[in-house]
Amino acid sequence: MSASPEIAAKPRWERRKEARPAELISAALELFIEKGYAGTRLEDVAARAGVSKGTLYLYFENKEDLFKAVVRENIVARISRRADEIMHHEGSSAELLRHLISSWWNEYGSSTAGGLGKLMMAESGNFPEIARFFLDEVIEPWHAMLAAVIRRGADRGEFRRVKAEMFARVITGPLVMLSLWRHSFGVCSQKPLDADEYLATHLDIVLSSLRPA
Amino acid sequence: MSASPEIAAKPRWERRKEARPAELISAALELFIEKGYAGTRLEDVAARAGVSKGTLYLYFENKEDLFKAVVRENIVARISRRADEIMHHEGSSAELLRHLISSWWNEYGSSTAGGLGKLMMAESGNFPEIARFFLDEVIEPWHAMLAAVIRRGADRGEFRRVKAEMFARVITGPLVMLSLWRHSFGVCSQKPLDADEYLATHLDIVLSSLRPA
Amino acid sequence: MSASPEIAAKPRWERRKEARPAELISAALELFIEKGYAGTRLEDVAARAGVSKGTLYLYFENKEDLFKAVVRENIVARISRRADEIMHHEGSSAELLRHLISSWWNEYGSSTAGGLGKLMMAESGNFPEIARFFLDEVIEPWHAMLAAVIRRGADRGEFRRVKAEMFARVITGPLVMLSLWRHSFGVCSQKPLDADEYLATHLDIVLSSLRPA
Amino acid sequence: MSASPEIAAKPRWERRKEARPAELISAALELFIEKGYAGTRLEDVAARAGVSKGTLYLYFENKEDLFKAVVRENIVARISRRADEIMHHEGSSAELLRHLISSWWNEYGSSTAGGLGKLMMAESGNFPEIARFFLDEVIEPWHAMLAAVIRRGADRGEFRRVKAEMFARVITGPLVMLSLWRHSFGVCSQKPLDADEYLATHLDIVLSSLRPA
DNA sequence: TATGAATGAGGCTTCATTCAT
DNA sequence: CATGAATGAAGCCTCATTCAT
Repeated sequence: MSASPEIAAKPRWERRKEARPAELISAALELFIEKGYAGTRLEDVAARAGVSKGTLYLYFENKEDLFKAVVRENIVARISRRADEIMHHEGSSAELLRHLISSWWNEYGSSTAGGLGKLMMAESGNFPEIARFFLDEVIEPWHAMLAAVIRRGADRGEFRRVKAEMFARVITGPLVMLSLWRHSFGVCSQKPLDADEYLATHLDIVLSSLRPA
Repeated sequence: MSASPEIAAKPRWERRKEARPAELISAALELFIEKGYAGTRLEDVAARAGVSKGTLYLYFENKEDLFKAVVRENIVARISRRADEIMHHEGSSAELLRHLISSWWNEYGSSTAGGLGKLMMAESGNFPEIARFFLDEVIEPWHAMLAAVIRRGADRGEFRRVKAEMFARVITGPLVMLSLWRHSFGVCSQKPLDADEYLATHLDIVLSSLRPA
Repeated sequence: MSASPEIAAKPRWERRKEARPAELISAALELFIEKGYAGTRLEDVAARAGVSKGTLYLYFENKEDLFKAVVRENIVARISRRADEIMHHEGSSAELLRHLISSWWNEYGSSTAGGLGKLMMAESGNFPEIARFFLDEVIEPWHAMLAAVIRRGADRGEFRRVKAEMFARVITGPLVMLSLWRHSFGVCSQKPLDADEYLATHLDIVLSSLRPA
Repeated sequence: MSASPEIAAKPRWERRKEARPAELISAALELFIEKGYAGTRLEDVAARAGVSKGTLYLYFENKEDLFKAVVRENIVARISRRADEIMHHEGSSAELLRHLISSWWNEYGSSTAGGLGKLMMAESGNFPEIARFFLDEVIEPWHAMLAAVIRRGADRGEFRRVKAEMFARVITGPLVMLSLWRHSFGVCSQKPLDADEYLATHLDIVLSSLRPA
């Protein structure tokens, strides 16, 4: 009866079915970031994912549903996962801050998903509920986490005392800027922006400004 | 008639074309910022400007032409004007920086035109030449000016010596962020962001990080 | 300033604007009857009305809206108008019945609008609310009116006493049948159905069956 | 028992094809009646028959083929069978008429297949050949048979002499109407129509109008 | 100039049909 | 035989653009 070992494996064809949504979401993310929601043609999304127009509708109800899936899929568990990590950190707060920023860049800012920020910013007016969701689930938690680290530093005498919440918002600016840049002007700029140096400079500014008097 | 020669550089007819449709450009700017280029309907632009759809075509060849006019009209002479002003400043560099930032906010960031940054960011992929134009005419000059001020401070012993170009880029981040915020998440956020406090915190960070050792 | 007489008349172009909806509804009625709701292409409706696809959307929100307009426009005031007429009739009930049936045919059954019955019958499953509306506004009033005439005849000793409501429903059958026939099998039947003879036979059956014992 | 050769006219394979997909045809009939041809989705037909979409294509070439099968399957041998039965009837013509009508209702009108009339009526414009087929195989024979009975009654002095063909057509109206009603307005009407009473009234009208002077 | 009715290309979406498994 | 994922033609609908007035 041919109880061959490959019986356990799903046929290539079936395996596609599970991979499809991810492929489509990935293709959609890129195009939404590049061209905006309205400027993206579903046919192009499908083509980039290597399927036909109709296939898209096997996995998503419509364009808006796809958009929501793109957003949802790219923010889940990116933040919360880090919360614990932070709270159990043993080293200095400066070290913690450095780690936080560098991992933000490595895991989020530099990846394709980093363009999500651009996407949300551009489409917040057209999709207020989703923007709200992004604000609650991504931005606010990030600000809170950053503020907590800053407060921790002050509590331990490593940093001078500042208004942590506002400070967190301000120092998030360069991070967001860097991420946006790569999906906008960075593409048409001739002298490429060195992200590492940019981040190092940023960290230097932040830490030197936090040095206790 | 023919007043002074350089005023007549453009034919009277052209000048008219630019003067009259100010409301159209203003309406278009708002809608482009809010909904993006593709998401904006010309009928809505016309309606907001209080004219009929056809009238729009008396002043602009097509949608793209209107878009270009919106960008052109909102960046001209906003930057260059400041260059002189800066170079002849007498006071301290810290004072100069403070002035620069606050006037940036007053003249650009807080106004409707401030949304232009959001617009360019969102549409840079769809209009690379325009993005390039914006980069050359607005962003680079701004960076250069900021870097010049920072260098001036170091030269005069007021600031510690830093990589001025990169420093300028980084500290531009929070400014851009503030401007973008007001046209994106700021709309759906419940606790409004206090721009003055935000800018004060930003300036504090910048200046304290620039304090000479 | 050329106060020519034709100034009072609207330009041909403007007059179209008012005629359009009626032309479109008329074209749509024909096609809906012929091909059914789903089988009718809006492009064909537009073409038959002599306009382009997009024009249709200047007057109707979408296909369903057009459908509703078709139904609404073709039943209004066709029934109610007759109610008075009936109630003030002076002659014999047989005469009244004859008049009722013949005017039903002349005003409704034989006209294009007569196909509305076919349309409603075919689409009642897809548009229950509209079917309900048609039932309440057209069918029920018609049955009631017919029953009233039959009762009048019995009251005056002209007819034998029958269950008027049910009798009315039954004798409506051939009328509906005749109307439906013209929009269905009548088209592909070789020997055309003589409506006058059909109706005469029908009236003969009805009256002879109502003769008092 | 009629193991006549013409039964095998179709190859076994074809007979199989007709026997197996009875559920498909049944499901299709219901949906075609309810939603019309164009409004019916093959996926829904398959689902109602409890099979997958692809299976449908094992038995029918395409949607139109399925439609034809539905029509063919639901009219075959319903009529012809009755012809003999009628011609050898022994009783009174009134009795024969009563029998004819009641068996029409029991065997055809009240069953799901009764909706076929609605279907044919609605789609006659889209499928003229099939409508023509239905006309020749169902409607005309029925009219002929009914006319024969009426003529028989007149010949035997039981009925008054009428134009039998036309009379037959007219008295078919209420029958058709009753059948159509159950698949259209009957669904959304609140007071249900009592078929037995309706038919009794109809028969009463017919017979009383046929009474010899 | 200004209007707004009209157009039709193009995008979203559905669904009959195919085909690899 | 049966499945259901995939396809793409075709229909609905939008909106940039034109043009008669």
